Amino acid sequence: MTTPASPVAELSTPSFSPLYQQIKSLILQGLHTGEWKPGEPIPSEIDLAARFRVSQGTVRKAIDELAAENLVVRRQGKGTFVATHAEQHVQYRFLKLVPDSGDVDSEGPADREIVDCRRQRASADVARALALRTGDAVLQVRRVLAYRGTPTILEDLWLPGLPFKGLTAERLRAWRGPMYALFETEFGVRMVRAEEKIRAVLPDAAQAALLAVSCATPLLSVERVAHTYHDTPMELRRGLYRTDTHHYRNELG
Amino acid sequence: MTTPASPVAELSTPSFSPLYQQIKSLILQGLHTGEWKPGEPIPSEIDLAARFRVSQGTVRKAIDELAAENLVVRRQGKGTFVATHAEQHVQYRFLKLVPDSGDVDSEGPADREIVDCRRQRASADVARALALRTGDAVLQVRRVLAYRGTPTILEDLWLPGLPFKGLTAERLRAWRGPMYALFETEFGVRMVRAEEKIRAVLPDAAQAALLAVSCATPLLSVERVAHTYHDTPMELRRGLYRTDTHHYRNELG
DNA sequence: CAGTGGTCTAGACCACTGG
DNA sequence: CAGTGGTCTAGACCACTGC
Repeated sequence: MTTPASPVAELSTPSFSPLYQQIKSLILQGLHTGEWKPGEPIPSEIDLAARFRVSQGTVRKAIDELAAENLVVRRQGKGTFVATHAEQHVQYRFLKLVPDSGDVDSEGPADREIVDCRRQRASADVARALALRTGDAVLQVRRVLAYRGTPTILEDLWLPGLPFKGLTAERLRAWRGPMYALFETEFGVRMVRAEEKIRAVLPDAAQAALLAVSCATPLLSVERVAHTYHDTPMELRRGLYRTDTHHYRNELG
Repeated sequence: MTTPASPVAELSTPSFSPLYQQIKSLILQGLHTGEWKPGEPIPSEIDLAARFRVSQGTVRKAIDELAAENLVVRRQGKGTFVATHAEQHVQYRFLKLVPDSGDVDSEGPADREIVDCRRQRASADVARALALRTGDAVLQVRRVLAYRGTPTILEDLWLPGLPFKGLTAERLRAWRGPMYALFETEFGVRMVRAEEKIRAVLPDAAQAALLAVSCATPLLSVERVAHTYHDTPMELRRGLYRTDTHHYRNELG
């Protein structure tokens, strides 16, 4: 194939776009549309190469990038699978709070209590974070996570109303496992990437009561915007973390 | 080359080690020993392939991984260069504190004042963090970083005495640019990776005074251990960040 | 055993940089 | 222009999984 005939409609980008990037986009599209669902295998490299009329090496490079971005998981001898927040042996992938004692197990919070769950209209800042318009329907959830009976995390989250139609406090309470796993299996929304802004703050009276600390106890404020495919924001989350027995662990590369 | 004769002494690992990993180790060795210094180019892929008696593709895969770990930087048409904290257009790569106003410029702190710099003996916890023995010589530095005249970061750092022999407050004050760039050019120590533990705390009287805040102002406590090649810890740093005008920005993949 | 991903090679050609 | 990294191919073989 001397002239690599583009198997996809030519991108309007003026500059050069390598074949494997186009293949990557095509696979990404399959992930996004749900052609392959979280936990399921995608076709083998050979099959994809045949489908897209390129060599296996080119498909390989595309999948390599998807794997580096944690969108798929390669398993030698078995296949390549759509990444998932469930059944992933690294559960709670986005939760960076770990106990000070180097418990590497870190099974995630033992106890989760839904304090509140209501539909309402988006305020200006919530709308901005979720790329909605002020007044659009959003779902607000407040919950407390506890480790060994000690309330440690207080979280408020806002979800766009449309994709999460039907989500109620009952369904949240009934769910076992990471919340993002529920979003995947029940609403087809897979969280792929997130950014956090971290500050040190003092809680107000209500927050302090829910975490069983005084208003003078400094807490970590973690504001997260989580995105699905194509960088679409799908969740705003404001967390307050107690850091007297835990800490936020971060790796700098 | 049907039987890929190992160009390096066989690793004693019982399991299989691919060729490109061995090549990667060899290149890593060159980086560590200073055969190629920060900012300098390493030999071209073709040269390395000839030197190690492997194909260019294998060298490529080795360098790909080194580039993914930010140890080298590829520049098309020019070559592959040893990564450096100086002259890297992303300066202050390990500093994640950014102004709340989305100033993407984020030129780093405008003002840096060395408060203290003294040689002393390592306490138990400092020794543990730096893989030294209690009582070994260490260098302690305290400094304050300010943005637009507002003191924002108070940092205490501990460095192992031996590699940093000759480091004084004067040399620190005279240096323009990131501290890690000074470590590279003056002491041959390149920081490659770091891990941070983040908490919310209240400052003591001395800390509050240096940051010009009250003792009731919650601050971000950032404890960092930075490593050189081969995961050797080379710096312990305890930072206190004001987060009333700035926040710690983190990406979750 | 067949099927999967993983490694390695050799060669052709492209895109970018600098003299 | 020569030299660099970047892309793409085709084919051989290896390591791992599960039937």
